[in-house]
Amino acid sequence: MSESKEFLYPVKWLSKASAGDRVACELRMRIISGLIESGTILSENKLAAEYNVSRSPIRDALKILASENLIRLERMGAVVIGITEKEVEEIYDVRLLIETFVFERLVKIDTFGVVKELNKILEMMLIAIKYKDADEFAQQDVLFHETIIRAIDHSYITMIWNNTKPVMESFILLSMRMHFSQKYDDLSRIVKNHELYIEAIKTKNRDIMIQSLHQNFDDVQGKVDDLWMSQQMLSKAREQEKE
Amino acid sequence: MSESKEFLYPVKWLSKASAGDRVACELRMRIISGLIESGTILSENKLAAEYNVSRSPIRDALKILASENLIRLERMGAVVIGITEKEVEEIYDVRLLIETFVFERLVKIDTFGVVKELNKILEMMLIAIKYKDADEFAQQDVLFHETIIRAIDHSYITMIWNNTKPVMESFILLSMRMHFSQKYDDLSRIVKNHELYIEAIKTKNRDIMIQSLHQNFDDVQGKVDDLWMSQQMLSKAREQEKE
DNA sequence: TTATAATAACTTGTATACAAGTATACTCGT
DNA sequence: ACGAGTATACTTGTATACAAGTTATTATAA
Repeated sequence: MSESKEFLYPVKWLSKASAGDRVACELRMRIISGLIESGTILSENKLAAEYNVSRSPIRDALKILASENLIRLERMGAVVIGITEKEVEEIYDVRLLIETFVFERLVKIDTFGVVKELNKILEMMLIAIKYKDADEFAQQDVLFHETIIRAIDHSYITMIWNNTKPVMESFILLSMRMHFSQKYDDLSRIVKNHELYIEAIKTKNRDIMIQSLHQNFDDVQGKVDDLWMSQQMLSKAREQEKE
Repeated sequence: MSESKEFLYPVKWLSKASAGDRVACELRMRIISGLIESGTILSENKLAAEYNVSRSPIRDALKILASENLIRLERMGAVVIGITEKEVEEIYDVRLLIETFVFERLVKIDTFGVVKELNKILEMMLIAIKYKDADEFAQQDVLFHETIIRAIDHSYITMIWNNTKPVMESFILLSMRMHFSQKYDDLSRIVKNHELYIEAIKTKNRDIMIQSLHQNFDDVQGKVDDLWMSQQMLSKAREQEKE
C-alpha cells in the first residue's frame, strides 16, 4: 500500500484500547478529515491487510463507525458517508440540544462541584495553549463539555453523548490543530467563551447561557470554514501526489 | 438449562436478522421486562450455549446492548444495568427532547406527506386494536414516532433515534401487551392522543403540540416544561444568530 | 488454623476457517 | 459481435482456535 503510515489520531490516547478501537479511531479521523473520501467503499479484508489485524477487530471498528453515522453497512462493503457542512451543523444541533437540556437541570441543583471542575479544565486548557499542544487542548475541550453533561447524572443523555463524542472529538482535534497552526489568536476567544459558559452555570443565568451559545455559534462557523479549508488542502495535496 | 424457551420478542420480526441481532432483541426484552434481573452477570460462553450460537454473535449482541445502556461491559462479564423508573423517565426525556426539536423543524416545512403517512399508521393501529394484536399495535406506535422523526431528514437526530429505538420498542411492546390484556379501554385514549399529535403537525400549532405532549406524559409534566423552555432558548439563540 | 503459593477454570480479544450468498468476468453458442 | 449461462472472486456472518490475562480454588507450609 502506498498510503501514508502516519496516524492522525494521537497514538498515546490509545494505550489501553483494543485493536478494534484503534482502527475505529484512525478511520474516523481519516473520514472526518476527508482523507478517505465520501463514497469510498471500505472492504473488511483490505482494511485488515492495511492495518495488519484480522477481520474481527475490523468488523468491530466498522460497527462503531456505522453507529456514528460515518459509514453505512451495506450488503457488499461499507460505504463512507463522511462529513459535509450539513452534518457538522447537525452535530452541533445535537450538542446544543443536549447542553440546553442539561443547563435546565443544572439550574436546579448545586453546581459548586461542577464549576470547580470546569475551572480546573480551563486552567489545563491555558497550559495546553502555553505549550502549543493542540491535541491536549482538544482533549480538555471535549472533557469540558463531557463534564457538564455528566453533571446531571442522566443515563440516556450520557448515552447520546457517548454516541456523539467520538465524532466531536475527532472534529475538535482537527479544528484545534488548525487553530494552533494558523489562527493562534482565536484561542483566547475560545477560552473566553468557556469562561462565559462557566459563569452561566455558576450564576444559573439563562441570558449568559444564551450569550455563550451565541458565541459558540460563531466558533462553529469558524470551525466549519476551517474544516472545509483543511479538506480542500488535503485533496489538493492528494492531487499533486498523484501526478 | 432450565430457562423457559419461549421468546419474548416477536419471532416474525426477526426473519432477516442475524443471530447477533436476534440474541440482542431477546436479551433486551428479558432485561427490560425484568426477567433478567439488574446486577446479573452475563457470560459470553454461557449465553452462547444457551442460545446455541457461537461467541461471535453473542459478542455482537452484547456490544449492541452496551451501547443502549442496558448492560455494562466490564473486565469479567457483562453486568446487567436494567431499567428502573428513573431510566424510563429518562428515555421519555430523550424522546420529548427529540420530538420537540423535530416539531420546530416541521413547522417550517411542508408536512402534507408526513400527515398522510401518520394517518395511515393511525388506521393501522385501529385495525390492530380491532384484532387485539398488541405486538402489531406496538410496532405501529413506534413507526408513528419514527415517521415524525425521519421527516426532517436530520442525520444526527436520526442517529439518536436509532440508538434509543430498540429500548423504546421493547418498552412499548411490553407496555402494550399489558394494556391489551388489562387496560383495553386505555387504547382509545392513546389513539386520541395520536390524533391530537397529527393535528398539531397539520396545523403547525404549538399549543396543541404541548397539549399532546402533556396528555401523553402527564406524569412527567414538569419535565415537559423544562424541555419547552430549553427549546425556546435555542430558537432565541438561533434568531439572534441570523441578525 | 491460617497465610501464601500454585494451579485450575474462567475471562477477553484476536486470528483463522468455513458456509452461504452476491457481483464480476468470462466463455460459449448463436 | 453479442446475449445467456457458468465460473470465479469477492462479500458477510458464524464457528472455532488460541494467546494472554484475571479470578477462584486448592494445596502446602508455618
